[in-house]
Amino acid sequence: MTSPLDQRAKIDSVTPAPSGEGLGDGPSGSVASLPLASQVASTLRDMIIQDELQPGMRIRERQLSERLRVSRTPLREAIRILVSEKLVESLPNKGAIVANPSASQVRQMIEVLGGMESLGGRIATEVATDDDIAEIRALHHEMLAAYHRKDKLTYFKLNQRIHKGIIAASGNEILVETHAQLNARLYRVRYISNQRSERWHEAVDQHEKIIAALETRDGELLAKLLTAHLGETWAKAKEVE
Amino acid sequence: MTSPLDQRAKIDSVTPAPSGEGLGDGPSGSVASLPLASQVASTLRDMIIQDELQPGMRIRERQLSERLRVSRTPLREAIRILVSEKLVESLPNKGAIVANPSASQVRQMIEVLGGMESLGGRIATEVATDDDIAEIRALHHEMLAAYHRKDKLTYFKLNQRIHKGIIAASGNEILVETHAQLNARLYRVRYISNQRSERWHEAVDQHEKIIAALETRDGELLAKLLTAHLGETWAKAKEVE
DNA sequence: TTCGACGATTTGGCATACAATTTCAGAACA
DNA sequence: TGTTCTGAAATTGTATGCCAAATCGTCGAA
Repeated sequence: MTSPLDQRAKIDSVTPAPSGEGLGDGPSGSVASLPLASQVASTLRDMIIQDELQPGMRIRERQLSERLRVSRTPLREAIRILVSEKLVESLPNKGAIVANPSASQVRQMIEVLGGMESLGGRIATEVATDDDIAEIRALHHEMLAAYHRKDKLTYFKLNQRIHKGIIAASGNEILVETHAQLNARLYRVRYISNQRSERWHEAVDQHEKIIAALETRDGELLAKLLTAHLGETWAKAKEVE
Repeated sequence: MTSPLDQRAKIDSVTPAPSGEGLGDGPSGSVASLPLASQVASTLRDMIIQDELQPGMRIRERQLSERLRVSRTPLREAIRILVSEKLVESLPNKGAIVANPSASQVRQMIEVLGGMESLGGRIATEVATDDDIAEIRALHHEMLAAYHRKDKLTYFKLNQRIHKGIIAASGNEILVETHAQLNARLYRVRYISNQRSERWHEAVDQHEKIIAALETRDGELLAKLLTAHLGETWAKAKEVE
């Protein structure tokens, strides 16, 4: 079945074959001079989120490297990065597959995320500036706007930014990092839940209370609310299963 | 300490070069078939802990790869792994240096670690089996033994195992992972603090109370105690600065 | 018809070759 | 004496080749 034509690889010195896929290189030219491996890692993350690489799917190095017009070396380094981020799983001698967290793992991730947000929130009530809080309140109102317009995508992104904002207001960079990484692992699940679930109002109500607690700087209450709120996230995720 | 004799790589088909430094490959033959990159990563972690690679120090790929008798490819992959674990920092086109967290970052890490332990402890009081708790109690007594013998190293390791045990008793694997990773970033600092600091008794007292709270399954109290305990860790770390 | 052994093919793991970039010593000059 | 330029050496980044292990289809035997 092997056509004698296809001469295996044969990627000449310079023959990008004008069309094709290539790396993003799109809107953000800022990454231009970063190591290729990092760029590839970003591309892969996007591909995972956009379901071009689906959970459980095997990552074929040669195939993918040709598609992205990179050699296998930077692609492999990129894969290592995603493996450490747990977005990809590596099976020794069998290659890598896109991570496919079990329902139980998702629940656990949400539990941990809830703990982190509680912690961040509690600290934030102590150290956040009034401006920090005002900014979060503003984002909340933007989110309400999206809610009333039934603009799910904008709603989702603003939701994310609010939570990130609360964590950031704690001033603890390590917490921000750790939270972000765990959140990335859940991004796809949450995105899908958000698209499908109809339960918007609970989340909106909760947000209202959360921000109020932040404004009155009631740390205990905020921590409790955030934990409960993440419980809601879990309910939405389960519903979609 | 590299013998000038060794003739440039020259790793023929099969010639592991019996002596020299090489990878561990020592006691645990279990890692034998893991990808080389992972093995190298473990070796590097050990080297960092043992100060063979000191914080701020630049990692020279060729030099190190010759010393470890591996080619640059798996070494580079190993470095990527440590970068994602934040044990190593990567500067584009300038290589990698061993991470050297600032005092402020250490404080933040401890704060987050405290949050995780509180969370884990609280959950553990709800879901841990009596056997789990008994095992932790047993470790505590082993630690007391080391304390009275003034065996700092054993004390330290048991201390770590106890905390890990509490987290593990929560049954949340994600929390275990996340905690372990953050703990790894602090390992060296804590190790040194432990070696130098004379404040043993506070920690021992606190442990006693912590385990009591676990046994009575008082989640709130346990969470508070664990947070306070980590505060102690910070005090020790600062003292050493 | 089903099961299992076998071999061709593919895939990942590692080494190495080549290119791009940075670093640093030392010369030329103010 | 101090500063800037220059280029060679060293270092990191990327591509490619080779090998061993895993996969998958085929064929033969029960």
